[in-house]
Amino acid sequence: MCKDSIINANQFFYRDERGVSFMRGRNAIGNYGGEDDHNNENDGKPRLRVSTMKMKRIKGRKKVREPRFSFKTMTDVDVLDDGYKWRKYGQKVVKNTLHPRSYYRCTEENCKVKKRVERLADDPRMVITTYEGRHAHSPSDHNLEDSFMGHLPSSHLTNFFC
DNA sequence: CGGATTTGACCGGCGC
DNA sequence: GCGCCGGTCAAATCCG
Repeated sequence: MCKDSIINANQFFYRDERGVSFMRGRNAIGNYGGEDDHNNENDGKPRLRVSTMKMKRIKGRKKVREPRFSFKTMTDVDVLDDGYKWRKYGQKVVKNTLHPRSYYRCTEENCKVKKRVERLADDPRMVITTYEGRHAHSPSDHNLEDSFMGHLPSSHLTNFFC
């Protein structure tokens, strides 16, 4: 039951800010891989990550999905500048899509917002950008919000909740 | 030279 | 229980 509804960008983000109930239970997973790989005597293959990968994730707080907001835009560029600095941390090709999906994360440490940019196989010029979480800081020093909010026509934003 | 990107491996969840 | 699939990490590489 995924219905498409073309709404205004301002209404979209306003709704985002209102209906948000993001969890902050997951702390920084900086120490994801322990460095105590005692058996790194793999000759020639330093790529082995043999650490136990002990993630301190609370089992009880699982499945508390933070709100995801996806909208597709017609743009030629892969990543549109929305005022935040994103660092790409992954790229994967999923089955149904021809093009690889890119995974971005906000560079701010306080901000743990993830972004996922997927390009449609049917229309290569159509890009689905999915935001996950909410920013906990100011966008950037200069007003890029004007270049994002004001620049995009409201009728070109298609929001769909699944 | 430092930080962002690349890219293969790895992990967890889910389906069979 | 095994394998597929999506998501993430991190060493290596690239680029300013």
